[in-house]
Amino acid sequence: MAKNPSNLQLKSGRRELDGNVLENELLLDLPDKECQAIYSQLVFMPLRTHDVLNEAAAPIQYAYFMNSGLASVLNVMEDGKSVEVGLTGKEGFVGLPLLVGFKTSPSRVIIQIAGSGYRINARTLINVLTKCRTLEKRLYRFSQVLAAQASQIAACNRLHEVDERLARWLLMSRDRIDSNLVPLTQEFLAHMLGTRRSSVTVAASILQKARLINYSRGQVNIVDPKGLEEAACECYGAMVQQFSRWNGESS
Amino acid sequence: MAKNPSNLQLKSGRRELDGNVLENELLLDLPDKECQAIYSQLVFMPLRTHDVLNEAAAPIQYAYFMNSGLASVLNVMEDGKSVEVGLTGKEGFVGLPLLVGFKTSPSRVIIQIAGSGYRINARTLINVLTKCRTLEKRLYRFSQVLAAQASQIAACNRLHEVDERLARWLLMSRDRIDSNLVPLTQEFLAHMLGTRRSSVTVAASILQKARLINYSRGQVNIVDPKGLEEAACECYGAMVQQFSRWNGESS
DNA sequence: GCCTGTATGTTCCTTATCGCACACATTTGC
DNA sequence: GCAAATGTGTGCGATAAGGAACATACAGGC
Repeated sequence: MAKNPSNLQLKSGRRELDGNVLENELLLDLPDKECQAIYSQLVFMPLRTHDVLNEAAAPIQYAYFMNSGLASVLNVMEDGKSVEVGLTGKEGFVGLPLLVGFKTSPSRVIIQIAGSGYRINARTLINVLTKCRTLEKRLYRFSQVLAAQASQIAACNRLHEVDERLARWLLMSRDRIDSNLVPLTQEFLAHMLGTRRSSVTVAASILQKARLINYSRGQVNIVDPKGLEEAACECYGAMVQQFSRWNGESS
Repeated sequence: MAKNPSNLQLKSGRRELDGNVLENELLLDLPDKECQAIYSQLVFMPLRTHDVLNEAAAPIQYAYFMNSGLASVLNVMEDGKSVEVGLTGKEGFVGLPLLVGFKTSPSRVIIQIAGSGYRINARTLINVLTKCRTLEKRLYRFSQVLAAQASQIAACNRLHEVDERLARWLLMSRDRIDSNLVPLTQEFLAHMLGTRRSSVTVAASILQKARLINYSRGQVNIVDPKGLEEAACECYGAMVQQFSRWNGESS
């Protein structure tokens, strides 16, 4: 089921896999041997908005290499309130605990913006990774990046205000989907930011009045990215800097 | 300098290293070969309150295996405000980014409660780890634990109130130093919780009036741990559960 | 066209927290 | 014992958000 060789167009040197353009940055430019080991195990999956990739405290069945769209890592409280603690697009991977032998996810991971990804069975991933050291290393590295992101968000959630956090969130999403059109309702932005929908309305209208964004019925359009950066808290810039610093340090 | 064999009492089978009782849980019960490789590179260090182990955005010179006391991972903003995003005692390690080849720390790590640890030069660590696969695996695992902790704290910071977070913090510290006496001023608790000192005063007096803690001049005494758990937000229990779940899944 | 569900805007009231200031208490060094 | 540094208690006005309800606005199906 996870294995479906007949469907696969294996072109390790090219940006194509399973008939689809391969965008995931962890999978690109792997050594040929690793491509052969892992590509045949991947199943292309359209990912629709609000699909749940992992449920908190539940066994991780599949891991996902994101190809497009946006996945959010959420912590959900007993009363149903939730906060986003991480997000990833085509640069990322969902299922990190598997790397170290953990079978369950500490958080819920859902699709916020529809797209696609490559799915792999949890056990298969572990087996394949023993043959894919380059990929494994990239995954470990990505887990550090995501951890740093969670840390920054932790601080941001405590210290900054709704409109600043909204601006930060929009910019981070834009960066990951390469588009100034962010298709999200205020209702779900509220879940991300850990606030009420009506607080999002207020924050969004502040940004709209400042001519930084336009929005209507689940479509946010970033019209002035530069200005939005100034409206965002320093956390956005801090994360961008941190990641570029680490990119420069790749050993 | 990092190597000081004459001082070392190498007793791989026993809980002693460099003349001091070895408490760090990552270093205990390693295979003999790994003990020999790593122990000789470790330098015992007393760690005093407010020592800075890593500075945010700065190169990581040394990594530390905590032996006693408590280290806090802080994110510090431009205006000087800070929030704790993780904490670790003798179960932990400081210097995780080194594992994946990153040279700088994303956060500041300071000693909150004095104790001791084993220090190792950053480059030496990388070399030694190639010979210590068990230890390396434990470190990667610990990094997942710390990341999950950061996530929960991120959500907690957003959704829960000062007194609940204070109770959570006290319990987490107690668990890590194995003592109901937590030597911390309200000033520094405020830095942890990302709030003002006077808010800590209010929160602490709530807990004291409820006969859950006693405190005076930098000494918090937990007199009713059970009661304090009830006063804490669900995050404390969630983290305890999460970690015990993962412990059960060790493969 | 109309109806229905979803998305957004707005109001009123309450509350936790902030920012700031100042008083008081306890320890430490001289 | 006194001074200085440090730690703690408190009060007061300002404010960002929360809770909850209600009002509008738009889209798509029929």
